[in-house]
Amino acid sequence: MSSQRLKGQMKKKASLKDIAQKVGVSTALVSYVLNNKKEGRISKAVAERIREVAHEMDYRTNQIARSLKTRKTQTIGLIVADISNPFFSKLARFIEDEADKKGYTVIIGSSDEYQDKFRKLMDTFLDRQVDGLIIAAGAKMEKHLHYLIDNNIPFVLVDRYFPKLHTNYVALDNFGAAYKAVNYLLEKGRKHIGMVAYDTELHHLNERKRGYLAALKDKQFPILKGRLKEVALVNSELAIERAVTALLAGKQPVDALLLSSSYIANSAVKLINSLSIKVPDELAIISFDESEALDLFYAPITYMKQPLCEMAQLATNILLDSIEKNNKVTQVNMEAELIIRQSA
Amino acid sequence: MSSQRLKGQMKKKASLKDIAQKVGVSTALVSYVLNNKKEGRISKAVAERIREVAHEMDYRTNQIARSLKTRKTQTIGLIVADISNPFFSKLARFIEDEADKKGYTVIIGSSDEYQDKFRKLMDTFLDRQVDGLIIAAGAKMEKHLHYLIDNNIPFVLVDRYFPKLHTNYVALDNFGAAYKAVNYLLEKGRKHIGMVAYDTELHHLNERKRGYLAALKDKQFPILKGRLKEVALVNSELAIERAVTALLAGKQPVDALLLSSSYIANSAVKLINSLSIKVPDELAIISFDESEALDLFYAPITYMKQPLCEMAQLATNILLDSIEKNNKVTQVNMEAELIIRQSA
DNA sequence: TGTTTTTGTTTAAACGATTAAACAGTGCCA
DNA sequence: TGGCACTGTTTAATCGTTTAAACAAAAACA
Repeated sequence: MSSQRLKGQMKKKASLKDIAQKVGVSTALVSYVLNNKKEGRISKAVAERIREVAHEMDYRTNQIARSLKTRKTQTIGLIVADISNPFFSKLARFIEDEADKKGYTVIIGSSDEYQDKFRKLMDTFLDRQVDGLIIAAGAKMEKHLHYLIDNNIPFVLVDRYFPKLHTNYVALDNFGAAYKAVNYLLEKGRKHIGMVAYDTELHHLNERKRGYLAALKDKQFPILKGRLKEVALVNSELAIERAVTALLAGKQPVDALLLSSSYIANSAVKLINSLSIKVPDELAIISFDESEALDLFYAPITYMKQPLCEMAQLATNILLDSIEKNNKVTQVNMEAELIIRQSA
Repeated sequence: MSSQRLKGQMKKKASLKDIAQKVGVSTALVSYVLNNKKEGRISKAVAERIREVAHEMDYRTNQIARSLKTRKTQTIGLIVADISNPFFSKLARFIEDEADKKGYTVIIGSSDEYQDKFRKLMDTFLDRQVDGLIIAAGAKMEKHLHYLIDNNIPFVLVDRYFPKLHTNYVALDNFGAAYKAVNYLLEKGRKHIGMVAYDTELHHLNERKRGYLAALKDKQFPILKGRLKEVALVNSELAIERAVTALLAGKQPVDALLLSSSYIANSAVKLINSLSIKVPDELAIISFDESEALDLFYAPITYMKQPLCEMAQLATNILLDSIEKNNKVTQVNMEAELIIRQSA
């Protein structure tokens, strides 16, 4: 069945010109009225008539045309590793809401942590003249960020950042979060704490390892090489299982586990589910980030919660500030909250 | 620390005009070359020089300007209920990938199932001249869809659709899926099958109830009123718990549960986790849609899997077809797959 | 040699807005 | 009566592309 409606019958969109013609004035006047500019100077009667006709014709301003002239698209680009990852989709949602409040629209892209996908997205967004970018960057992406800096394009990093780069960012105090988690475990009397973390260049993830090590050191616990396992950033399910297995085996198995992401936690918990280890009695678990999956484990997992909403809002507002004025560089490390449940 | 870089030092973007001036030709020629039009007619030397200068100046076409002229933005709008819902974020990701393959960018918005948010998003997207829309509509949104139809704006519904509306859509065969699930449970010897579903006008969700009822009827099982519980579409955690509790209580408790969404399944399973009921021995469970949470239950949940990737690709391609040509209305109900795990 | 074709390029008008500057007309004041 | 200040509106340029149509020069044809 093909569409009944033919091109000829289409209601075509009204433009300023159409309104101007119908009212018998210039397009300039129509523009002034519809944008509430030149407030006092336009005769009430004409303004009224223009608004009336605009409404009759169901006028809507063509943002593309406006953008071309004003050089502002009221659009921001968001680049994350993968929008189907709940961490990023939640972040995206908060950003969307905050941006909307301020009259901005968001376009989203997933880089899959690949440099070239990232660059392609960035270029696509810039070609569309986005007013600014919010970026969860990946390893080795500094050079692309330099491009943004060199071209004075406003952007804010979220979640991940580069300590050597003097840019806006909003991230977690990952060092502090890991430190806090380990401290809590030690206070609870755990003596053999293992960690499964990522083998990566990403600064924010390395901060978690650093926090783990520092907490142990400060409390004068021995730092055993084999207790800190590293797995690849992607497709690491098997490696995670091996890491957990190793930590639980041997002469002195761990009595507590710090897991560097909810992805790691998921894989780890799935494995532990199939073993006969009792959580938290024999093994305490603390994970980073929430995940509804971790609720369904028989001992819901204790975790370090990121203030996602605040981070998103802050990042958005820093970006919009930096779009509207050309101001300072703002760097924020937010505190994580320890959400205590049954696993530790 | 304020930005070192001053406006004056900014590398300003090169336009066709800049290239034209540098090479000493008209902008038209530059445009033709850079777009590979008028292939045979342009002298090799000049074309070469233009490309060279374009590259030197780091030229990138201004899509806004191009869009204004060509009346094509190469952008599609995606409206879902909530992008932070994994179902939609996965869908979004597949759509993003497919759209990207065809040279389109996606802008996403969340309606929260609210009519007015939906309309506002739709208007925002249309003001930005999107070439078409992919929509997971909500209840009572037909009138806004009529606006799209009346204005001949290409769109495709996903997941949800309105049987009375002659529009493109890609959805699940929800009737068939529920039917299949119930049939499976009956074949496995379950005799008392309960369902927790939604109290809603949404056709696709009602189809699930219809499938449940039809399967029972066809196998000549009695249809007991109290066995089909309905809960509100949002914030229904408590209602779900009450429904499950009721189904498991009384003289003849159910020995199987069909759960109309992974959200319902999550709440239900959380409750069941705290009871002493053995799954699947005493109770079989089948859910709609996957959710990593359901993996972590001690008896991973059997579920009806939607072919999300195929749905997303199909929806995208139907939309792009309908943008490029002005062709037929395509309606697709896809088959769900029963993924058997331990819960049933 | 004059005419037609082909080749390579330019001209100029659009797309739909925004906005500084110009311009009439009116009222006010000295 | 002339000058000035308002008031209300228009003119016209511009944003950066695309593209039909025009054009000039060279090549082909007859």
